Amino acid sequence: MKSNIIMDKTMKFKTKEELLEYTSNIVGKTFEEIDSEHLLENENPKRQKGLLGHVVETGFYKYPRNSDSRADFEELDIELKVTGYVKNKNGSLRAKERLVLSKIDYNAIVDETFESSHVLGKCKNMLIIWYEYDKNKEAKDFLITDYQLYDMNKDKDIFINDFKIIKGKVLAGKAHELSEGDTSYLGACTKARTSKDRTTQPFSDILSKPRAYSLKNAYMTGILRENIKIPLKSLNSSKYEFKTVVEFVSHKLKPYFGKTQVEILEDITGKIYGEKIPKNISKMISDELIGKDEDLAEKHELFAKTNFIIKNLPVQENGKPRERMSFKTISLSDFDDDWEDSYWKNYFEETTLIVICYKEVNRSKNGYRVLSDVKQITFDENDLESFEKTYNQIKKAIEQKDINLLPTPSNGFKNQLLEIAPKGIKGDDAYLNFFKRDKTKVAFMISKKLLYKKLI
DNA sequence: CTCTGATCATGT
DNA sequence: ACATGATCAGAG
Repeated sequence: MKSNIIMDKTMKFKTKEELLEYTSNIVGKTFEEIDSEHLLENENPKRQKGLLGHVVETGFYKYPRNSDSRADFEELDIELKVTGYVKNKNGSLRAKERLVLSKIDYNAIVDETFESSHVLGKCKNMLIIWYEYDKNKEAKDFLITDYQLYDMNKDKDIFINDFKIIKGKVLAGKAHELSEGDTSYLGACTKARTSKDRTTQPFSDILSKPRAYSLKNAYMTGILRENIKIPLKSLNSSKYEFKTVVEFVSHKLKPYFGKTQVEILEDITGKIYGEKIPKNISKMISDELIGKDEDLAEKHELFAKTNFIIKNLPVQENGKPRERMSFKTISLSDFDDDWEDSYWKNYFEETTLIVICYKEVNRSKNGYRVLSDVKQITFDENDLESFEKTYNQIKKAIEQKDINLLPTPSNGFKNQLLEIAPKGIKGDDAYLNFFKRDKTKVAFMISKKLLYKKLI
């Protein structure tokens, strides 16, 4: 009987339609229901990576476990990917993780193009099976709810650009400086058995972390939402006019370089501002010229599928930042997870900061600084290691209920890059409020030192 | 001067 | 009433 079930791959699906027709039956099932090979029965607490994919392969498609480099549905040139999503508090959906593709071969990439890269070629067409991840459930009870045929050519222009950025760093002997935030959709994420693994690169003797191509978490969230219900607002002919957010932002700001904040705001609004300068004048300008953060997804498809934030920064004449840069407030529950699984790790790893710089003229104050630059900031491994220390220190302070352990600027550790700072209202004792009642009156900030290093 | 906790202006 | 992005302003 069993030999009838395990058929030759080439016999299984002749067309995409057949494959999709068969795949539609997986919706509504849990992994336990399809696990005919009983791969999940002795599940370790720390599940083997890719196990759920194997369950679908063997249990649902009845293929022998595939470890060779051929595509899963070879005759159709389609790769099977099983991946999870989570429901946000507000009910919206978000991809749980980035989707890891094949390993980047630093020595080979320098002779490849996006088109010729066979590792990427294998993944250009994917059948993505989505399940709802729930940290309170065992893996066998996760429910498969959707599937989609995905074609990387859909966003080919962006991928080509991302590929060039990654290749460019390797060509420059900077593979060790790769960061997931360098690119828009196609990330270079770390991939190794241990964080100590290192590999060679062709144009430098510096050993580099092994990395793999990935579809970034934010991008996966974008295509998930696209698939499940909300088609992204269809975009006009300008769809690929810009390939990175920096290009887009610079273009929008172009007419205003060299002007002061007040001049720009008056130009936009037609109002005249006297002595009274709004404290958030830079944000008012970027909201108006580029868009409010929450509206950006509709302005350009790039924004729907990337993690970026628009930031404004006063810069001194010598190029040093005048201020630290703040992020949103933190709450006690942000520190429930270990760093590796935490919101903040993913945030700093994948986010690109778009920094609009206003330069001081004769130490000019807010309102009279001049639009001078648009920069991009991403965080590398060293930064993240330091951020992890800050995170763990806060976690420890919370667990031990000892406010004196908080790594505040005045009580931090040496060379701390990620700081915390109060963000209260009049009369608040912010650190205490955060600690005692989780009143979210404390925010992350990155140090001026790190900012300066990144801006050069 | 820089640093760091405090506070503001806006939008929802 | 509060979260956010950002700047303010006193201490050192």
